[in-house]
Amino acid sequence: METRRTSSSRERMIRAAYELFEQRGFEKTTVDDIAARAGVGRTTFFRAFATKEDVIFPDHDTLVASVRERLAAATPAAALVAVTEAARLVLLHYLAEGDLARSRYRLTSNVPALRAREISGQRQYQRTFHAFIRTWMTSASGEETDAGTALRAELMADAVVTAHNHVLRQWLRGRTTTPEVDFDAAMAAVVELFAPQPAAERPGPGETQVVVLRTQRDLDDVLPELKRVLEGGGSP
Amino acid sequence: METRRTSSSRERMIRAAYELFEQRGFEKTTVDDIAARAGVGRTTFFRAFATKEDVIFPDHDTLVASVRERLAAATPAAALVAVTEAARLVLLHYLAEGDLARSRYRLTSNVPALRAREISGQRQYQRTFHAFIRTWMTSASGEETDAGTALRAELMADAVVTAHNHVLRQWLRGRTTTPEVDFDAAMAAVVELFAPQPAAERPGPGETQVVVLRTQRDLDDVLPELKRVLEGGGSP
DNA sequence: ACCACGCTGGTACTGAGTACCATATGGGAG
DNA sequence: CTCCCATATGGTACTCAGTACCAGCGTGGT
Repeated sequence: METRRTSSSRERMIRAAYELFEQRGFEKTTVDDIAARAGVGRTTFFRAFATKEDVIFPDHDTLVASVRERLAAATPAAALVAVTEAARLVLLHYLAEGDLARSRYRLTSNVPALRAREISGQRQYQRTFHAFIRTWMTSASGEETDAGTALRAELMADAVVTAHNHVLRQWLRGRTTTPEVDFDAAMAAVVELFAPQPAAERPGPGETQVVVLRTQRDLDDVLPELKRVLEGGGSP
Repeated sequence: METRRTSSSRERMIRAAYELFEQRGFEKTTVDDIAARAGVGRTTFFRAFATKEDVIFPDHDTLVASVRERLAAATPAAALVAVTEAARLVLLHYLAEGDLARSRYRLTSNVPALRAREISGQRQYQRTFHAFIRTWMTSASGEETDAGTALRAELMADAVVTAHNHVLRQWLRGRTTTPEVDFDAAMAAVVELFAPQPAAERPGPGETQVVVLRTQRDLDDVLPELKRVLEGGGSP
């Protein structure tokens, strides 16, 4: 099969690149070296990978696309779980890679050019999440594009990507053996940060807001203070 | 003066680069072109700027250093204002640049290589803020390195940088004429997000939490509901 | 047998970035 | 005034990433 041959030579180039980068280092390895070790021509390499750096992130475009698809398939009501599941998609991919992911982490940690490339790639995830969260937030909280909402969407997209990276890095460093559990916790923290109703938000005229209290003090002790606060707020 | 001559030729190279990039585009402009227009040799260009991209971000290292210094000079009690002021330092720098900043924005928006470079640069700000916020948070909330705290520090550093970029971008696009006011609002939103006591945190035994309420309803109407909620919470 | 098409490898070119050397300028020591 | 040293500069030659182009080769269809 042609596709199998193509895929095979592509796989060989990836393996050759990782091996050579680990042995000689990224800068000391030329594309000719990689192509020669993979048994292909230099032209073939650049047909499969646009740049020398790209061979380190072979599944990047596929992963970003799968995230986009997962988000696109979500209903507005299930937006939060869609975000979590889309991020989990990425995490599971890296977990499945195993040693390859660890090798990549070693390279990106030591080679500035590769680190820069990785950061650019992460930005693509951020943009994807941002686009989804923005439309979700603006459609959920009125038609007008609130300035605060726009910023919140951006912040939340950042938080999702950073939380994912945080857990992944912990696993790559061998700091945890339960990355999925950590991931759930991290995403829960993110969702809590950006929960639909933050406490300090002031309600508009005509709206009512009920804030849940839990206190150790006797209710009768709290009431006068509450009353004072509420009257100070300007509402009868 | 030598330093003036050096500074002058550096300025000439920067101006020449911006002009040529705007005219012919980034890829169609060679380093030789820039050097020739600036009246210097190619060697001199690479002595002043490590890469062709770097000429677009001439003050980057200086800015990052000034942020680091501002943060280093902060007392733990004034950590939040230090973060805000450090970020404002960057904003004010770009505001002072004026048209140059707009020209850079145009370039980074259209040239992928320059955009990637900019993103890497922003990551340096994020790392700087992160290092500061991490030590601040861990020293403020106990000695042990809490996993949740580590993530929170990272998220907050992201938020600071993103909030700054958000406001700056609004100004670069001509969407606002009061960037400093917007900046204060954005930073306030960030600080509120990561304020020491987020609303949804459950108080430990013996602690008391008072939540500010503003409501349009009559207080007597609200009280029964509050009482019900409080008793449902398990506290007498 | 012939042709059309897709994949491949080779060659030649541009241009970024590096290494090295030669020169000028400028200031200080004698 | 002259010698000397340091620093900035310009030029040359080289490596290598990335691009463009062309030629071969197998496969499949007619």
